[in-house]
Amino acid sequence: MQSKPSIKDIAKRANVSIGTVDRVLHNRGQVSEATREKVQKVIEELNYEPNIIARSLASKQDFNIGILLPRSSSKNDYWYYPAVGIQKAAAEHQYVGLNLVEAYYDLNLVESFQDKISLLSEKDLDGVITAPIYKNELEDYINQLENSNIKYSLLDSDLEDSQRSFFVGQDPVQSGRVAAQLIDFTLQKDSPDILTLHFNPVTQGIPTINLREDGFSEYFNHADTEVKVSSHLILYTSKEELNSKLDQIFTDVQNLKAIFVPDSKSYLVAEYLENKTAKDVVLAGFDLLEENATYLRKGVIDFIINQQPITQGYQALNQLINSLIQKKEKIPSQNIPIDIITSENIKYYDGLD
Amino acid sequence: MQSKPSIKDIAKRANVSIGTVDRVLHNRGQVSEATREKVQKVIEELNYEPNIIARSLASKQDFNIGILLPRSSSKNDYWYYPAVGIQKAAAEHQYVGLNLVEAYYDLNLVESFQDKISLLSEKDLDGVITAPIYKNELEDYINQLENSNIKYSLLDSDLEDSQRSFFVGQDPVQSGRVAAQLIDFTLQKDSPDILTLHFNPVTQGIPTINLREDGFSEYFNHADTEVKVSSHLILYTSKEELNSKLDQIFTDVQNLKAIFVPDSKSYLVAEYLENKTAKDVVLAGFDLLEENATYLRKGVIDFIINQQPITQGYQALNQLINSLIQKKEKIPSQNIPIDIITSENIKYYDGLD
DNA sequence: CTGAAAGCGCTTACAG
DNA sequence: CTGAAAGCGCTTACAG
Repeated sequence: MQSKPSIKDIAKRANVSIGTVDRVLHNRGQVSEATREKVQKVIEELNYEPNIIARSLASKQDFNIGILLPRSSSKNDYWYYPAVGIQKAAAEHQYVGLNLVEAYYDLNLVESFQDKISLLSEKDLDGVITAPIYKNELEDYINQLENSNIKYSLLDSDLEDSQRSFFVGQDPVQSGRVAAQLIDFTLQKDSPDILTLHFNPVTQGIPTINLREDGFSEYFNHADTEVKVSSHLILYTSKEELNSKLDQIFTDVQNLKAIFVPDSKSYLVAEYLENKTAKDVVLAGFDLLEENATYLRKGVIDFIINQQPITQGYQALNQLINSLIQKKEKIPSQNIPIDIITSENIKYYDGLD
Repeated sequence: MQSKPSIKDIAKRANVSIGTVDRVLHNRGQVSEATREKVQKVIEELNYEPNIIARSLASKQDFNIGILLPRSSSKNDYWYYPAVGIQKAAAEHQYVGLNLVEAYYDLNLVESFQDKISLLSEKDLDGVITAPIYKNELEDYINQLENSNIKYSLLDSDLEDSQRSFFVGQDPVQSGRVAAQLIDFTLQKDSPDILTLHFNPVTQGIPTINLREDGFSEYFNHADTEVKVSSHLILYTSKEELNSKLDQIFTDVQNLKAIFVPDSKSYLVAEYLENKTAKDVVLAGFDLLEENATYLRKGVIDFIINQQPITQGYQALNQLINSLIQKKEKIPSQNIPIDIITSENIKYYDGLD
């Protein structure tokens, strides 16, 4: 077995010192065009690839990475999970000298978000991980990052026109279609009613949830089945209010067969259904939060679509570090598969993601 | 930020040389009990953890790892995929000095399997990756490995009583249950007939497939629905024979609603169904082979359960290397999630695994 | 513009 | 039983 060529090998072959080889490798100038070409030729001849192990050992580089995400300490909250993935990735990179500047904000307070941005602005960061929730407020900060040449990765949802080095998330329209298809599998040809119920306050304006609903409707517009889909946003301040609003909606529909919850709160509907006698309605939702998992196991929720939030956090940090170490501009964005979870296969997903 | 303690720090603090520290770290003797204890104490005080980056750079260790798996060069064959994962893991570990001794055998010839075992026996291996297909023939080799203290990892299915350092695979009984549940979602209460069709010659005696069928039956034994499940093994030597056998079986059932294929050959049934007029039967199978994917997209196959074969190969090699580098005896086995794939979510699975 | 040296945190002979 | 030195493949000042 021919061992891989090292920087020494190519220095010898090109009749230069390893310092010079290093200069052309990282094209940091200070090299005459003639020797640059000579060295470059040898690099290609020998098909040299740097030993990243040695690289990271030698270059005691320190990375400061800001984490700008919603705070959560509850496993019944979506944003708990990306942070877990980030911690996991951080643990694996302890030897590159990683320093996380954690700026977790209150999802319900735009002021909290802005505070955290100010906080991060003062730090000398090499990169930032965030999610476009407060889009307008984020935009300014992103411009700032781009002007300072600070790399950033996005998770959950993308900003297409931005200069982010990496995006990881799920296709929301398609995930809505998947939910529709699963429900469609269970339907008979009797003009069923379907409800779409969501609970996330509009003020947050998370587009993901609307896009899921678009996908859901789109599917049934082209399906064989003749279904009636009606959509409701339910805002409430007490359990009583929630229940009475649900009561109202349920009495309005004739032939209710299925409920689609495009946000992560399907456990609210499950809780309501469990207390009713008629549970023979199909319920599909998103995210394997603790309570959703519980109702899925019980069979009250039939389908949960998971978006691997831990993996999203993990990949976001991992790829950001890669792009920092290897000085790559952009890394192709990663689509998270649309995992379908039922009471029978939850066992090998839960805890994993 | 306090930087992590190095071997030098603990040497200094314990008043010994770094050589001695290294000796107690890897307890390779040659150290008086007194100094061993002294060093050990400092290690614990400083909460020392070795820098694995530096470790792998310094210890130019070379690993020879045998790969004993069925040969395949077709994407329409299950065993094509684990090999892809193994190559992927190998590529990532190019700097630890990895040398794969690839012994891919003919799945249909036990002699070929035995030949490859002889071939591997002659090599000086550090580890082996294999799958228990020819169990009896494998047993002898495994004993041999255990006697020579050569580590091995298993994928696909496990040998519970063995000394394997790692296993990665899917729970076959549960995956059969998942297939049953998916079909159950589509059924109405009219005493439907369900067929289980499999195509893998019994002589290979792969237990996985039988266990999937067990799970499938088990589910319906306890389900509300009153279903009749009948199981058929179909062996054929020509397309004509296959078709006529299927014709026969199909005329025997009254109220056929669904077909379950517990092996990876559901495309055979799909091909048959596509040429029939009545396609309104639900078809569920395993593995995202190329032809299965095609029929899934067309809607002839409704559900495919994927077992992430690329990931299985990747993990098997990855973890074997970890156990070799870190000299761990055993690594907890890993259950592959039971991925449910439909025409709507295949897009983000295909190619990925 | 170029080279020689020191060092990253380990491991591995070698000497005593 | 213990220590000092060389080296893994790079990077990073420093000198010229």
